[in-house]
Amino acid sequence: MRSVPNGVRARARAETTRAILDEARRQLAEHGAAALSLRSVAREVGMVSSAVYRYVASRDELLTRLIIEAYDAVGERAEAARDPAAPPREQWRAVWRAVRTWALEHPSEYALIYGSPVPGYAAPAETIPAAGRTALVLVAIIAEHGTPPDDDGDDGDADVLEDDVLPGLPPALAIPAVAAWTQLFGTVGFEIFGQYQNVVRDREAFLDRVADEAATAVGLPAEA
Amino acid sequence: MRSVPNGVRARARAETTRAILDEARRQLAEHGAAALSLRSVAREVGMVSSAVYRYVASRDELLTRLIIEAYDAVGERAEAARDPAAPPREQWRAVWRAVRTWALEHPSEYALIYGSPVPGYAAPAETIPAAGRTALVLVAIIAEHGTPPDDDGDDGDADVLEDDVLPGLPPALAIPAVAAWTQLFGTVGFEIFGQYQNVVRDREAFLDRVADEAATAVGLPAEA
DNA sequence: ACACGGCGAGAGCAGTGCTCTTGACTCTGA
DNA sequence: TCAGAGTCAAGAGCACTGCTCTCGCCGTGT
Repeated sequence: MRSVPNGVRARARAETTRAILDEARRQLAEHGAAALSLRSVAREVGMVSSAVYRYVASRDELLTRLIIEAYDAVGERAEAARDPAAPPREQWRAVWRAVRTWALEHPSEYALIYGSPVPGYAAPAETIPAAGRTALVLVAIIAEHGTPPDDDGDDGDADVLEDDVLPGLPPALAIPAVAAWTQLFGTVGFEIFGQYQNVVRDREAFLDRVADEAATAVGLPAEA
Repeated sequence: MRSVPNGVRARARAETTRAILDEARRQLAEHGAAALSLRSVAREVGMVSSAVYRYVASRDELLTRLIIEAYDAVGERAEAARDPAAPPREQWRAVWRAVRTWALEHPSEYALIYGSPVPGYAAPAETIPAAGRTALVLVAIIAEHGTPPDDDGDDGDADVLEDDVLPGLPPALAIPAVAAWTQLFGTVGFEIFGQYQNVVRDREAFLDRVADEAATAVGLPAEA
């Protein structure tokens, strides 16, 4: 039996990798994505730059890992914020607020995932599932409590979205759902990126209003 | 009389400046903002890197100029797309589509102004007016044709937005207007930044739906 | 006619991502 | 037990970046 043999190596490797990622995230938070430098990460972790390449293939791969971690972090927050026992609109608002709070706490990471893609860098496919996590929380609320509007649309809606997204959602709510998801990140993004300077004063209140408007659009019942 | 004297220098200067900006925009479009390099701009324009510093103070200032030009470009498109004689919702939709079209044609420039701010770079104040240009087109349509909803809100709205933004808009429409403006760029941004991959198939149709929803929210009369 | 000032060129500094080679260290299988 | 395989940190080096400073050229305004 190979008591620890390979294990000790694997463990050391995992720890070093963790240290690199942590330091990278620290620098990302402090100086932004563009200023993230493999060399300075290496310096801070206490090794020479070339050694880092044993753990992460390239700067881009490092970014990819940070992106996935960030998606997961928002998603987790969103999931945690939702109390399935609470009234629908309260769940809804809690999730919107949670996303905003996370974004304010981690603006650089938010920019990394919802801002312009780092140029010359195409987000690889493995980020897609992580990206959907937050959206699924919204969809879950809608699926459970949303009721489609009375006025039937013009039925052209069927081809607008991809098939099989938004499982368990009434078709008439699919487009409003995607619109609401967009609105959430659009609003938070505008705040984070400074577009609301000289425009919106009370951003939290504003987000609540927008969330409420969106809640109506996806057919959540009015507040008690 | 100083026939051409100062004029000839000034002209040469203006031409060189133009050439630098044009080449910079070309490289921005081709490789993205982060890959924009003063040295390579200089190389392409045919001078040495240090010389371009006579025309632009820094890479950041170059970016600032490109940002302002980009804001103006979308704004101009939006203004041109609006036919004040057309039915309100048609005007509205035309503006939304125009913004989307411009964004699809100039994704890098769109990313520059509506994506994450280039890290380590704070957009200076002089970009703010240019940024508002597109918004004003939307506001104009709302101001002329929007009617506030019947259900009076809870009046807390007064403090949410800054004073004096959105001139000539009924207070009850102010928040929906900002929300609509946000929704427009949120939706276009999500498309440009690839967030709709595997989600939205027909993006133009989707934008139309969202625009229509937003039009209702800001009280534009229903289509004839 | 002349001094000033704008201009382009070049060298140079400090930093970057990334590659390749070298030497040491550790774990493993016979 | 011990040689060989595999892994690792380190260093040098390449090509690139933003930016500064100094040097001469030459048009310009007085």
